[in-house]
Amino acid sequence: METLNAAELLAALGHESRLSIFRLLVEAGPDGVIASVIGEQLGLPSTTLSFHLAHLSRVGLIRGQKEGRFIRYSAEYPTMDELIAFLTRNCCHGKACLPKTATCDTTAKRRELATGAAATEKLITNPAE
Amino acid sequence: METLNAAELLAALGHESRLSIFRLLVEAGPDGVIASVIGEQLGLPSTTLSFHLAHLSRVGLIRGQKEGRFIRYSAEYPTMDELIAFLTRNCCHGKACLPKTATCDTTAKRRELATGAAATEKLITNPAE
DNA sequence: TCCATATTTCAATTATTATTGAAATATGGA
DNA sequence: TCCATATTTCAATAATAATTGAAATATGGA
Repeated sequence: METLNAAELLAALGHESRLSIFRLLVEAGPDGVIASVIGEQLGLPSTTLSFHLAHLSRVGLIRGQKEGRFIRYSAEYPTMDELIAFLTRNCCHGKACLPKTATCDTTAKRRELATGAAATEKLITNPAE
Repeated sequence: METLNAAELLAALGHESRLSIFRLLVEAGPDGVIASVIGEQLGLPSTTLSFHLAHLSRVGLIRGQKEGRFIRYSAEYPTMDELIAFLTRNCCHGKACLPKTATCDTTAKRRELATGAAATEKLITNPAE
């Protein structure tokens, strides 16, 4: 991920309503939440909600899936993972760093949720400098 | 960290110049970088640079330490850690989650850098939910 | 003291983003 | 078909943030 794209994602999350929406969806998990339910939970008028959902969708942090009259939104976890990886990448000259995929990638965890497999994690010390 | 504060941090990072400054400091490590050097590296006029440095300082993502005529800025890693922890907290209902301190806290790594101790990491499966 | 440089503050302008009511669209159910 | 509801689009306004030149401040060195 390059700086411009990351800034776009961070700006999208840098608004209280949108961050609340995103966090709600992150906690909700892959099944997502119907738009109107998000609005009820957060107390946002439909117009404002739609505006922010569109913004988050446009930058790729969430996605909406139509279900009849409803739209079910869910967090785009890979985007979040990449963003966090970007923020911490090559931290402190990359000395002795936990690799970004070990420190911040939540993909493995979600795979485990799906398969029921036990969680495992390796620590890889970066020998480079 | 609460949503409002996190949104403030994310908004601060959600600007290309500020994100570039922050990333430069994250990569530079705890020693930090003199303000004018940041400006040269990123090609920012001093006024604009000062504006963005003040913004990042105000929200607590960086700090400046005076050194004679110069100011040496460095990343506030604990703030970054808390922000990342906030983003991923209780992800997917907290089921089988890697704890946030294991997934995203870079404090341990920096402690290792300082002490020279070998990096170790434990995986703690969340039994709740 | 005087000068050069680092950084900030000020002020004015410009640009961008958020909010919201009203209207439009889409869909399922009666 | 007609209605109720979910969601979006439109349009106007309001609010906030970014940019930058010029001036001010601070500091070390000559």
